[in-house]
Amino acid sequence: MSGMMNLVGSSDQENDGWRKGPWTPQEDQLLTEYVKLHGEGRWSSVSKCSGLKRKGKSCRLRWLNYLRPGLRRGHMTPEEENIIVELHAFWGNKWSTIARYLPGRTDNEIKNYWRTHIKKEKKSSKNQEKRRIPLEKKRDQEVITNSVPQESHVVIDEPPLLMKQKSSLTRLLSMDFQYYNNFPPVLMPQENIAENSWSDSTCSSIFAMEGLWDGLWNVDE
DNA sequence: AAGCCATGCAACCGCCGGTCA
DNA sequence: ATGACCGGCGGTTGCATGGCT
Repeated sequence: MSGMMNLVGSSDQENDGWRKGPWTPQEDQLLTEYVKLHGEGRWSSVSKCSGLKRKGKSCRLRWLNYLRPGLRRGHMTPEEENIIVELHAFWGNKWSTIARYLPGRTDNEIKNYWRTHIKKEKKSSKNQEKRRIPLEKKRDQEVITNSVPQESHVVIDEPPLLMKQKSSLTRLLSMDFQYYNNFPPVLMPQENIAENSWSDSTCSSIFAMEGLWDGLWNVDE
């Protein structure tokens, strides 16, 4: 903690010749020009080529979280919040993975949002949740029963946690979440789940969401 | 008006995995 | 095979700001 104190503060703060703390508009401009010329990556050479006295990591973070084109700034929409809640229920704190489903949002932003907004809400509505859970469980059970045919390759001795995860994603794909108009085709939630633990129908459900995502981003902020 | 407190967010750190010489 | 380097990721910190007393 005390270590952090001497890092941030004055924007002129330096450490071994490296600048730390808030970025100035001039630094932003230098970084932007560097990326325009050299593209993303090779962050370690930014300081050499651009004259920035920032470490590569710092440059990368600044670019990805703030300067990169196409970033969506401002409040999360209720739709985005719901997506975050559902994906977090599935992946946990895999912020970068979750961010891939929210174009224009960064993992840092989502992480911050989760900690400040959603976690707080969950805490405050804990009592309400307790009463809601039995209903959710029942609905989840119904969705699983309906969407995963008996003859598919479902792992039989599935651990309870996995069942919970599958339930969450299945619900995400269900019509409860009509704003999932276009499920990004890039990523499949295979990281936590054995390849053959998903039924063919579930996988095709996911890919069936392709081509509809645009609708979400037209939602007014 | 001033002080305190809670909240939001930008930015840093350490760890880890991938790549390459 | 291995060590150095780099980038990605999640966790954490502290500043800025706004609301409350």
